[in-house]
Amino acid sequence: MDATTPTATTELGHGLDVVVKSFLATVDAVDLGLPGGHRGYKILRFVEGSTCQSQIRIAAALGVDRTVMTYLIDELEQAGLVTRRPDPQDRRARLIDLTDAGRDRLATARERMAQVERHVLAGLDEGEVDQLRTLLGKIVAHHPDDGPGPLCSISG
Amino acid sequence: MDATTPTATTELGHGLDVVVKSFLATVDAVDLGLPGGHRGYKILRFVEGSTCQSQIRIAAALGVDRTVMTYLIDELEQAGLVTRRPDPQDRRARLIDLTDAGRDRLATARERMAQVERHVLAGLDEGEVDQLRTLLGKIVAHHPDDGPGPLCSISG
DNA sequence: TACAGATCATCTGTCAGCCAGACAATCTGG
DNA sequence: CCAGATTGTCTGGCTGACAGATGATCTGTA
Repeated sequence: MDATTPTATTELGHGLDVVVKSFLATVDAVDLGLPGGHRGYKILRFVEGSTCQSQIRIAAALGVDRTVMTYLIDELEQAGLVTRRPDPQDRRARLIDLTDAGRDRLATARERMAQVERHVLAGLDEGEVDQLRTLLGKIVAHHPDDGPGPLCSISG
Repeated sequence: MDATTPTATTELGHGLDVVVKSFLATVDAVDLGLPGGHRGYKILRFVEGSTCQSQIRIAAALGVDRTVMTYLIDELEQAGLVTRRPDPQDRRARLIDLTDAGRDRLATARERMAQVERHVLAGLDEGEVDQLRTLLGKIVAHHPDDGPGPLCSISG
């Protein structure tokens, strides 16, 4: 690494491109065992973190179209990983919740995702991986779209 | 940032997702003024770095299909930013070179891309940006696909 | 109550983008 | 000279995403 011109070494776009390509390729080489691929994983992960979300809030948080969300949830529901139930407070909306099977599959998928991370970041030592994670965390925290989902007491 | 569970703070996938979404959205909000959007930029950037490349080598380096490369180069050529000429050593192949106009447009596009970077990384201070760049550089260097293009003496 | 407008999930239609396959021209090895 | 491989190009089919319409429901107003 040339210390004289540190800024010229790697353009952000190029770095992201390489990392993301490697990441996605590794993900569907590993096969998470979830419908919808990495988007199914993201949905399960989001629903686990903040329960009782309507489809449109998940869609907004994940940046996917609401019409796409419909059939993504369809697949997850058909696989028995999530449930749809009408929101008692707003019967237009459907509350999405993880089933026990969904929690299990998410756990194994998360393990495989950790393997993917190790593969993609094989060029970094452990301290550098933590560095990267911290930096990404700061960027994420600085972005507004990262709405922390409001929890709901599972009363119904 | 919870120091007790540093690994749980940010999954690589989620961090990449947020950063890439922000990056792409900002890129086409800024409009680089290049045909093909960010892929056009990548092509120009690659051709600048290693001249006299055939389309298939560019396609392989950038990870796009060769049939897609055809019309991407079409647009760049039609805009007068690159030239196609038959390789004297292998007349099947077309050597892609930057025109002077292409060099100019690449320069301005690179400036705008730097603006995009500053916007995406607004949550980081300067030292952290350098950190991130270094880490990405290491990951890129660790990946084989990053073939440094062989230069050719522009004799013809 | 009645009504208008907005919202959530869904369905349909349309449209762009991508890849497999075919093809002509060319190179390489026998 | 011929067979097979390679480069760039073209075509057809397929997938995926978004726009718009629709039904059910909520909110606000009178």
